[in-house]
Amino acid sequence: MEDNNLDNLRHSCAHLLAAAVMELWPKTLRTIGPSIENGFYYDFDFEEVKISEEDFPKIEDKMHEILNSWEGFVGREVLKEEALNAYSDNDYKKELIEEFADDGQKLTFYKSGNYEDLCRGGHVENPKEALKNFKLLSVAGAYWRGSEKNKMLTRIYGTVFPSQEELDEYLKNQDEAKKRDHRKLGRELNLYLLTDEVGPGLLLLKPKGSIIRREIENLIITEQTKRGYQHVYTPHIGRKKLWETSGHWDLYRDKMYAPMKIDDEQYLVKPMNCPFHMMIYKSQPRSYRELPLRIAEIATVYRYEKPGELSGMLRVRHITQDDAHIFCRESQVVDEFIGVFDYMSFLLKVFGLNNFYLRLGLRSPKEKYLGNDEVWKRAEDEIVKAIEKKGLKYTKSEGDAAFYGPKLDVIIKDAIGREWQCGTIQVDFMLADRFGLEYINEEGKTERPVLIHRAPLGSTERFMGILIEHFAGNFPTWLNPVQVKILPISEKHLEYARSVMEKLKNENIRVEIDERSETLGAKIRDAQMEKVSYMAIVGDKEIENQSISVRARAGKDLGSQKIEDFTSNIKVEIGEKKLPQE
RNA sequence: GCCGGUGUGGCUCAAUGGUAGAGCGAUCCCUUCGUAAGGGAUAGGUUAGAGGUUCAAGUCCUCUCAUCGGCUCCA
Repeated sequence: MEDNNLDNLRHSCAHLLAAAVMELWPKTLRTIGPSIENGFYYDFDFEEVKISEEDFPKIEDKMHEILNSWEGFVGREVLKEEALNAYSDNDYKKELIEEFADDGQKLTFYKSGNYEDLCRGGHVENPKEALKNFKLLSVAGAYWRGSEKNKMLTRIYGTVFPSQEELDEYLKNQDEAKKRDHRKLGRELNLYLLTDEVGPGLLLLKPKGSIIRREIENLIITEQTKRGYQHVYTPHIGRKKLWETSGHWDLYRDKMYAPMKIDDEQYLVKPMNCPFHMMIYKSQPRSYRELPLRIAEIATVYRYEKPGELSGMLRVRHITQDDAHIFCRESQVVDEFIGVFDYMSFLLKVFGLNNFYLRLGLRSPKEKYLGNDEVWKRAEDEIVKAIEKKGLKYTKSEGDAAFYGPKLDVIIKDAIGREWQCGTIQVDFMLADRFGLEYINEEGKTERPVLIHRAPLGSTERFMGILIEHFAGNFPTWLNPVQVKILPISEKHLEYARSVMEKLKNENIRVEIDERSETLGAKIRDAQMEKVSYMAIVGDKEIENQSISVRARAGKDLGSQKIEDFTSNIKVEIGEKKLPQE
């Protein structure tokens, strides 16, 4: 969170931006201009005028010009009528004024230089000096009040810092961050491929990317098995009726691929796995003694994401979830939820991810949900009980519930600060009823189970994208597609190099050899750029000692080692899933 | 889907409306080297696609597609 001073600085700069825009394009309608995490924005309705980044120099010049006359911000309280009058031609401001007034809030105008605006306050004292170090960053569309039913406004993003040095530092960091963009690294490290020829949002994992995914999947299967999950396989298509029963068809139809007709029946490419797992639950009579029953599957689902929403691996049209459905009794929900949460925390820790927050998704009055208030309240009570028992910090978010129940999501940031929903735990009191799931209780009577839908990593595609950026391509050895690269000094050493490779391969170490007739320096440089974990250099000395000279990715010379010593060390490192130290 | 931007060899980028180039990479040859780039040669393009304007289009216009930054939506 930003401190108040920085917020005030940035919000003040939004005023300055609006002032410049109003002078340059007087017919523009102003809306709102808040400070945000790394800067500020202001949303305008430019009506017929098109604004692009080419206009920034002009706007920035005007801002500097205006700033000279800004000695301070002067606030005054105004009556509703006066406020409405001042914005008689601006429906956006009028809407805000009406709302604030109805809400019983005081209405205030703040003036700096010749520029005055409706504003609740929070500015710097000496704008003329304080606001000097700003920069406009980008222009984007944004719906009025965040609803796609409203008109799209033009949003101008910018940032401002107390000093030029801090601004430069920020811009430099942003540039650095772009170097770890998974789209760039994914291409450079040969991890995956997105090509127009296959189709937008359809990802091909190349051999190296596939190794990473397989390692992640192995981890998931192993850890879930320990935790009492049973793994299943289910098909990629199924009768449309299944998702009509679940309610997905009614609410999510526009996110599904068109049904296909097979033998006069409608089938869907699965947009989620729930119905299949429920069929497995339902396939035999269940006793309370079997619960909780945890059915898991690493399964790919397909969703039609709108074209403008796709982004590298982070937003694709096939999502491979580390999915599971836990069927349990209502009395077991809290413990099961906590079990899932602990497992999810374990995974995040294994990958060294700590830049995330938890979001509790609740109903909002605006949207459609299954069930009634009473059932929802029970579900929400259980999830909150579990969260409080764990003492978790979270943010509440109305409108982010699943249509069948409340959920807790893990939100992780990517290299350039964008937030992505990853892991999710959802409590569902609805679907068991829709599918007619039951079990026999202690008294021989039937009861409905409660479901927990959970995907601790979210999707392996998105998660891999996050990991690439998190590690900047420097994967821990256990995940690294190439763990050791053998670099023979000259062709004379090829035979020995190959024998070393065989020995390492026999120990299940992922190893490559650079047989090109290049200098050692060039081979080291290339191996370094490929971000292999270790380089094993072999020449006359090593042949004589039956050893290898080891160089770590970070550049450190680890000296000459016996092959057996090296393999046992690296196997310990892999076994412990050690995180990179660099 | 919406607002704005961008599409030129595998990658990064050049080319006042007038013969599409460079570096890296790739391939082949030479070199046989001790901790971040040895040398030479060769290949590689219907400038995203389709229309249009023009004597002439990579360059101007229209549409489509993809992609980037956002918005919305979401794992």
